[in-house]
Amino acid sequence: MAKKKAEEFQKEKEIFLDHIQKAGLRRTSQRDLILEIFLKTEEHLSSEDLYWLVQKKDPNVGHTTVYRTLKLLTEAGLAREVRFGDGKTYYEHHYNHEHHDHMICTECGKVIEFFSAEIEEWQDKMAEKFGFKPTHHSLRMWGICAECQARESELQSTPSGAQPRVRVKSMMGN
Amino acid sequence: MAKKKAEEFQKEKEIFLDHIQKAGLRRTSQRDLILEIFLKTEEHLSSEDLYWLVQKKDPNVGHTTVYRTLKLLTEAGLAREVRFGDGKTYYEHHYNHEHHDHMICTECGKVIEFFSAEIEEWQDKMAEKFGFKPTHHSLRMWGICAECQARESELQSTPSGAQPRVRVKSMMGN
DNA sequence: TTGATTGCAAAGCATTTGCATGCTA
DNA sequence: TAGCATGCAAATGCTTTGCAATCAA
Repeated sequence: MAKKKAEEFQKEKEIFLDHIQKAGLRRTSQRDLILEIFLKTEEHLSSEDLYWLVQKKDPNVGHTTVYRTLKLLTEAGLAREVRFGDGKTYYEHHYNHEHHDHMICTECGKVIEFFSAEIEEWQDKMAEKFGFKPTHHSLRMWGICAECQARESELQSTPSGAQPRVRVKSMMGN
Repeated sequence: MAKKKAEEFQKEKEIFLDHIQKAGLRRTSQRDLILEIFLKTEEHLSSEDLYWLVQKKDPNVGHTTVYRTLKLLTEAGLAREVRFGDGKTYYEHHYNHEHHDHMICTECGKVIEFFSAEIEEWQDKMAEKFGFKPTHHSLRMWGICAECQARESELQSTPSGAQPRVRVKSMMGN
């Protein structure tokens, strides 16, 4: 299991180096570090999230470099941009990760990943109907997750606990 | 037909006035004008689009008021926010307009509205599976529309024509 | 050596807010 | 008259850019 992971990391690192080389770019310690931390972290990361994680290891890395490297990772096919509606761009793993969509709890900010083959099929059918050739898509549902529904149905005894991870400003999110 | 339209406009204006009254707000000439122009325009409008249309009728209306009024229209249920991925917020008619989703051409910027009962059903099923209670959702597909595919298959004789309405910076759009 | 990379500061952009003035109810 | 609305200017928040210094190939 841990071995499997190590192998995967290795593969993703190779992909990154490949991309860098093919694009005539250069390998740097900053890029290595940012990739390393990105790979290790399974959650959805904003540029700033990642920036702070990187800071812990090397306080000399700047915000700008994290932004630029995340774009690079996206180009290389290792990361994917997602927006949940709080104005920030988040990044999730893309390589070897099946496509999926998101449910976002507007109460606690939790993000649920899901996949439905049927929805994908019907999307393709709709596209075909319009002669539209889709390259990618984004499906997001906002609402209340099971836990928050449960919490709300209790008489609100406990003072509201954790902070929302994603503070949803505009419900229709970006 | 024109009559039907006039009646609909009337109804939407009433809804707006109702909302204003119930919220203890005030009717102003600016709000009237902005609503009027919003109703007349069928396309997706950004705050700035609407601002310029309003300017033509009354150069004294400020940007801020347009922003604030669009929020008001949204609250009243007359407008709905949409994002296509160019960083701006667009507004479309909501009252008496069936829910629909969007295909966005990354070539010419055209936006195709579509609706699929099957997709809606499967979404609900997925939500139920996770005990998630959805309030709303957003499904967008990016790709190349039929016209642009056709244009591209011709040898590119004509110099590229119209400007994209939506310039898609990041494909994954907001 | 050469040109890509970095990080700071400054700029961009869409949107929001503070506040004095104006106007509706 | 009370207090909501307006519009300007300034602030905000995320992201990008200019640029001199640094560093990989």
